[in-house]
Amino acid sequence: MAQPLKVYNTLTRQKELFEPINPPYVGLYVCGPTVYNFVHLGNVRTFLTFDTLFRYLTHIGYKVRYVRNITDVGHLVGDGDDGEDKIGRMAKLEKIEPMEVVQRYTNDFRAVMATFNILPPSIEPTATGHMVEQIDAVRSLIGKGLAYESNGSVYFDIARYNAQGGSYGKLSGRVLDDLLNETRDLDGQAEKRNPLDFALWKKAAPEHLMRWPSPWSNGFPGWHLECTCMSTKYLGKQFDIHGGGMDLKFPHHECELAQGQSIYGEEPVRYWLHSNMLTVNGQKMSKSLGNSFLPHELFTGSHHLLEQAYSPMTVRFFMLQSHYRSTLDFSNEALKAAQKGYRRLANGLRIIKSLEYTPAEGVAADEKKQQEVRKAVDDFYAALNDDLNTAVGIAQLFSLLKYINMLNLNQIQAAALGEEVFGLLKDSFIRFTENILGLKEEKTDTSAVLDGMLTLYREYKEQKQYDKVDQIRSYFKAQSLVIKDMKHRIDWAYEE
RNA sequence: GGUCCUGUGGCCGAGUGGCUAGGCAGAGGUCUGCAAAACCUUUUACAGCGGUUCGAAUCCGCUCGGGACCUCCA
Repeated sequence: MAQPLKVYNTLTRQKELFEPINPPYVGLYVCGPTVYNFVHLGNVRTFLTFDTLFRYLTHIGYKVRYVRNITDVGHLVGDGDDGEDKIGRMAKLEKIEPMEVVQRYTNDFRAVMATFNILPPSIEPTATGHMVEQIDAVRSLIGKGLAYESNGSVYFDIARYNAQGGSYGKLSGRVLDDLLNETRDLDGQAEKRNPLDFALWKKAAPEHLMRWPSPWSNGFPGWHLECTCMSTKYLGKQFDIHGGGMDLKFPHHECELAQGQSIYGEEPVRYWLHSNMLTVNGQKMSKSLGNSFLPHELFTGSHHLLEQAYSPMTVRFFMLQSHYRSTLDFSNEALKAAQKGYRRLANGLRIIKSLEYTPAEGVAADEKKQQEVRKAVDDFYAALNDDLNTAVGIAQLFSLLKYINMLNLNQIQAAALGEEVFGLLKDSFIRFTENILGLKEEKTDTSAVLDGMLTLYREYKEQKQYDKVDQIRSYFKAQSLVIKDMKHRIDWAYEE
């Protein structure tokens, strides 16, 4: 591809040139949500990061298959491998079917993603939809001697894995001995040979709602297994990019890597990408800390820490203004600044879409301005190529914006840029903003404007200025709306 | 305790050896019925101390502060 994209690979801890296994195809897997509750803004940041990657890869010509799963079973509450299933617990609390819990929060998740203009993935597989694959994977691991059954549950044998050349801990940078020494005493360790061993299959307790038959017990799969099975099923036993939040690096991704390596005998993922956390007053936003913001609290401004409402695109812009590997602190002041910045860009978008190139006699091309436009465009690509540095990319948009505004106010002539550079400016600004960064115009509710028009209509009518009255009627008519003069009130209606 | 990240101007936030990041806010100007917008100019930086270097916000060391992970987490 034309653009030399570099990404920071957690596995090697350095930026590497991105080279797909089978260009132009790219396989991208991202760990999706566990649908037992509403997604909060911290979750949104991660999906936004990989949405940007998906958009950029597509933009620079790759054919991307983007797989993002829905975890609908197996993710346990609390520490250790013996907690309750998160979804099962919620189902009991609300006295509904687990699958109702799953459906409700999946719907919410998809709606929230759409609100933020986060594109749907190519495939959105669920864990419960891949039970056969997961059971097969467990069988395969037992067959290779890398997993063992204990009291109806099956665990991954880390000691054996390492003895056979694996290096558990290499992704998250952990030393096995340290991990062993620091392991906390958790319940349910008795079944394991080694406290670090993690569950591949769990035998269901009698009160457990979600259960499937397997050769070992009626039970359910371990949390890490689904991602291994679904990523490899749709992307191959080795695929290009695996993404997720930093907090999934250990143990989740470490376990995924070990499983994939064990089952298929090769490094499952070429590039591991991790996005950093969203913080509130310097602390990670998380449900357990009680400092999380739900999207609707933001849109309505109803959260107690917010002074006003903020729109989805404001938040998207806000998040893109930082680099995905840095923590980002969420605050009123920062959001207000983002709101203004986003609106300036949105205005620029409106303007440039309406501008056409017009040649002008006697206006010479201004080489310096042409150079500046070309440089901003080049620098935008350079920024995105440098590990998706959207913050620097946005800075380039503002330098293009300056030219758009000057053109709009006739402070410079389009001819000064020349047709080619004008076209570059227009195409680039629109493509960068809308297609790559996913920032779109937010239409405002115009009903108050209609009410204002009706007020003018009434005044003109009282003044018997019927030409104005007819004019206003024609504006409404053009939108298939009619004005209805009633005895005590004037209102508009849809034309029937 | 272990591993790792981090400290940039009023706020947010890029930048990792020499080159104006950017946005918001502040100041002045151009324009303007008023206002807004836009454009131009501009003020406030690299936690502290020491070292390496011709040169350090950037590399190294120490000190202080903040944070993440160490089987809940995006």
